Amino acid sequence: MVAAAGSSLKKAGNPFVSDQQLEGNDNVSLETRAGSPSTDTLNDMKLTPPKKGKSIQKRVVSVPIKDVDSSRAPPSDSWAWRKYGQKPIKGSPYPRGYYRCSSSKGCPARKQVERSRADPTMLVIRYSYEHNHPWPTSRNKSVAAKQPAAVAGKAAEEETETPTTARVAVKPEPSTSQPDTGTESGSEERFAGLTGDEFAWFGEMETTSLRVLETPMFAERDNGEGDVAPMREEDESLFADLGELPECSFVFRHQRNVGSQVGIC
DNA sequence: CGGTTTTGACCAGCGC
DNA sequence: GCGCTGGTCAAAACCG
Repeated sequence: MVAAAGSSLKKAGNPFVSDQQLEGNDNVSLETRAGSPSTDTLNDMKLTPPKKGKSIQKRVVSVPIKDVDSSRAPPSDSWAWRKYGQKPIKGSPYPRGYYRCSSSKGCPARKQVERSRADPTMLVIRYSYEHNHPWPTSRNKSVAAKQPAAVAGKAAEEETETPTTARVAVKPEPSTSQPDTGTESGSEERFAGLTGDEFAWFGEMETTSLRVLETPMFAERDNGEGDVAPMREEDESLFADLGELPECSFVFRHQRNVGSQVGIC
């Protein structure tokens, strides 16, 4: 169902969902392990944690913390999230925060937020389940406005924080079997159609972090357990710079699109 | 006053 | 069977 969840989620207007994401290696869907529950069925059923090793489909998002702190950050995913738990994770110096969607009562959507062990300047957000209600367009602004930057900033200072004000990049859950399709054209297609005012910020977002996060290297190091893999020093410094200067990556991206333009950061 | 955050307790799956 | 771990619950505190 969550396999279908992805598509319906996409229909709901969540710009964080891409077809590629929906093919993440965690695609052992609820449909597989629980018959073919409809969205309504899932709504009604008591949510139980996915069985270990039988994970439901998840969408993984990486967020530069620096962007979260940015006061001009876009309205994030626009859903309202309510934190319902936090747990220290073995092997990680940072706890993991657990959030559920509060945009609508009974919405099964969940997300987990934790800092990347490989790169503490990045937050790793795992989305699971789909929203069972329309994209809260009318609520977008209020919700975004309701997320005081001070709160996000404070949280970021501590352990994890709700990235509801973060500029977010999406990548599929790392997969060994899934060929890397993080090509230029793929990225372009990924968010094609997100042209409304509602997603204007997202277009910009895609030009910033996404390209970084889509690299196979990043996918590898961002792989929950896999991020223990050592990072080449040169790469580390490279991405550290990108993390510090997200706007630079923006410029370079446009540079590529336009042609021989020279970006100045 | 309603919604959110915090945090300890509880529960279930997994490995040994 | 037991301990470890991750995910969720629920009550209290907090906030606008």
